[in-house]
Amino acid sequence: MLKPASAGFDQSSRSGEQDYCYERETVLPRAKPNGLRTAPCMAAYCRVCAVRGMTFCAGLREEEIGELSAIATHVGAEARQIIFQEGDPAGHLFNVTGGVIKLYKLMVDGRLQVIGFLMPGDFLGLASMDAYAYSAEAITDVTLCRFPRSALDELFVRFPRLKGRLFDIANHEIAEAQDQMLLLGRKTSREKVATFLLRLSERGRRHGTPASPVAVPMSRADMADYLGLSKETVSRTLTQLKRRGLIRRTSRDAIELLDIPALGKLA
Amino acid sequence: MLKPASAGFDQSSRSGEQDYCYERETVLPRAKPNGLRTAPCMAAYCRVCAVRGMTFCAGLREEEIGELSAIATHVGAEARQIIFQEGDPAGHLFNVTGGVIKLYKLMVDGRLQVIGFLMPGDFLGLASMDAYAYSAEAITDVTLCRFPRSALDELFVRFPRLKGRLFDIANHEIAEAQDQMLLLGRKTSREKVATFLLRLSERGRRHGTPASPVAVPMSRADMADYLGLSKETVSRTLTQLKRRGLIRRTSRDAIELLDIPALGKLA
DNA sequence: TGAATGCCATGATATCGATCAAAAATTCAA
DNA sequence: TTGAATTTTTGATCGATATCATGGCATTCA
Repeated sequence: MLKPASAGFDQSSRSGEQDYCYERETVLPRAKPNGLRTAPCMAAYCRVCAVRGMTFCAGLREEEIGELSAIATHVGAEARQIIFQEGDPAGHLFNVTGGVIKLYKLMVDGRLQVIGFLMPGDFLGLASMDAYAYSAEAITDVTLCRFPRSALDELFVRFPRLKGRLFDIANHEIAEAQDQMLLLGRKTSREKVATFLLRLSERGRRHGTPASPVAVPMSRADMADYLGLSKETVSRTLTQLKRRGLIRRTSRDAIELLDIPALGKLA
Repeated sequence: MLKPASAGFDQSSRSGEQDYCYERETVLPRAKPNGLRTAPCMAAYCRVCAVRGMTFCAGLREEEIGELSAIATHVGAEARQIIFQEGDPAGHLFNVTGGVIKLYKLMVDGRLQVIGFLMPGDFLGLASMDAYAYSAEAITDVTLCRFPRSALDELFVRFPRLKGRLFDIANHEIAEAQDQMLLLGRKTSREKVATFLLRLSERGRRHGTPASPVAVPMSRADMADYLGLSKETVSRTLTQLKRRGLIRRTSRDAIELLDIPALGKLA
């Protein structure tokens, strides 16, 4: 997809060749300009929130939920819209209530690494101090619960349990990141793809959806940028798994896992 | 070498048996059996602790330091000794006070990914819930400040600031992990090695050592397992940088960075 | 409805880094 | 000090995955 900008090193064999410094592919009319649709949040919303049970609001007392909802704003973003970019001042933290988001880091020459995919119930904004440490883009239409960082910090003083919840989430995120390092550093393309499908399945399972027809809302390119592969390799690996009878495509963005134990052995 | 007499460690739990590690290559008489030399910690120790200023004890009040030291134990480990293994019950958290540690994850077939290198001032044990999420092995002789998790949890209740410090550390660790994902997923071998050297330099700089002759206490194999490369590629890449006049080996485990801006451009 | 666009699958080829092998340098042990 | 063990470097070759290229299909939009 992209070539690293070769700094004209040793390889005197390739003389005369120019250094590459492409932006991704050509010029993609990609993500839309920022500017999120917002709406005030009423405490009542939180009580009926679909992801209430599986996010950092889970297990909070009525009083805490009330305070939280008082500082929250509902925001929405369309597919492909950028929610924030790496380096933007990190004024807000978010809770994903609907849709799928990808987090990524971009190199100057356009190479891109997807850091993670966020789904309903996931928390958005950790790891960022003054500025966001990565960019966030909506993959599908998305809804979020947005908290001003300063207001949240004040709440933490009065409700240390809130901060405790976030600490647990941070720890979990570190553990996931470490798993991803193992995947990126040492797994083969087949292992990477199998691991990825199983993770999606497992995440779905935790959220009450069946393990098998797993929703895959992201593109092959996004998967590739998450797994450290090219989109062609992702595509080929999927057809390989298909031919082996391990998976089957059931719809536009759903894959059935026909042999989870075998996939587990691969991963 | 550690000097048990002067450090006052008790040796009781060290057995003489060798411990083999069958996965990688052939049979390596690798890391030594667990069982750390321990000594009680006195509050006075903390006050003269060399890494006091750059770890999670930094900026704590006298009272907090006192409470912390009351639950802490000093422990020591020799080079190659395993401090804990992935899956062990995570009863303790640590602060590295001397030496270098590698954290890693192992696959069943022996492939290994180094998750990080810890140096004096670094915190050890995050990301682990009931069980440690990774293994920790001493690269050099090491000294640590050990806290029982349960006792620390109690302290958190009384001193929320302590937990706050740890939360900040966790956030920083997430950010570092994300940088590492970018490195593993999208960087070339040259970029990986250059990035690694600069990180070591940067870390040294933060701790008051000069930027240029940078200590590299880990083996080529460890570097390779950290960067997602083979040890041969690491070696070759280093000689390539050497030939370019960007680095120079000054001693057993020190490398001089002759052209930091050029390395930065590579990374 | 048809053209345009983007996404996905697949074939052909190139290449970077892995692997296999062995020499050189360094460390360790006696 | 000497020889063994280990680590590092270097060389030769191989292979997994990237890259380049094409066509089909699905979706979007005049």
